[in-house]
Amino acid sequence: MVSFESFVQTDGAPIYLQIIRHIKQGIAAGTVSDGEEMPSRRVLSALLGVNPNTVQKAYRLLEEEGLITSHSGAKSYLSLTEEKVAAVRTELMEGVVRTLVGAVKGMGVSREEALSLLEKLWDEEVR
Amino acid sequence: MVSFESFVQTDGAPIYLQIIRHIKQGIAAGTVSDGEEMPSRRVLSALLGVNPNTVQKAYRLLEEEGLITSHSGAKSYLSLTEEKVAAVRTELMEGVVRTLVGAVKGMGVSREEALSLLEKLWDEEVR
DNA sequence: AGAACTGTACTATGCTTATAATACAGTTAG
DNA sequence: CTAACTGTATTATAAGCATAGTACAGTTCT
Repeated sequence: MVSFESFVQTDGAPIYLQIIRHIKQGIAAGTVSDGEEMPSRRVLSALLGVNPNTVQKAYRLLEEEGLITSHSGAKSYLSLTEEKVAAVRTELMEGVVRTLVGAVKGMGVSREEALSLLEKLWDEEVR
Repeated sequence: MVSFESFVQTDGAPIYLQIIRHIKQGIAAGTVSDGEEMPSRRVLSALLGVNPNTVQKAYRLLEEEGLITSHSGAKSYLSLTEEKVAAVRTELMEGVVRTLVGAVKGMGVSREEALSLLEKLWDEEVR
């Protein structure tokens, strides 16, 4: 069963996008695998404290991307291949790089400053 | 005059927050300084192709933060001190690094991998 | 003084996000 | 079989974001 234990909703992004990203991160990390069972819409909405429609929106988009399969009445499962996993990993990595590079280009940040701050915040930012 | 030449609106964030971040990045980078003149609401909205009300919202929040001063009828100016600049710099850096750390942790990247990834991306993309 | 700018305020409309409350049909476990 | 789950769909409400248009008073410059 795909876990949402480490899910944190501190982001400014829409909830349904955070849910999608969380699942994609699990895919990229290899902590979830093909054929694994997804939490039902109702169960996950209760777990996260959000509306079932919000979870449904995330699941619908994930199905449109071909990452999960859903059939009316039955449970939903992850549908992964090596190609899909690689694509997800690339997508997430590119997002990280774009964010980082865009930010440091905007402000004058030294390489050492970035590295030391990364070390400092690494242990504070878990959950 | 504060420049918006390098402003790009590719972010998923609200426009008024992107405007605020752009100005804060200029402050952190030292490319803008205390007393410098801000573009008028109407001029900047035309330049960015957004609504004047959107720029006004960004400017109002910046004034509430004490980073600019506005008086009815007159132009707006940056109001900076060393303390404010340092605070802006810290705020931006923490946001960036928290995003980076959160992302790579979700993807199952270790602390050492994250540090080496940052070093690698830095050398490839910034230099 | 007058024209052209400035900040500021207000109303109205539309879209996206998120919630709430249902409803119905298919699947599955006891 | 039946009850409890599942996915899916619908309608309604509310907030935030962005737009459009208008208005008014203060300032700046010639």
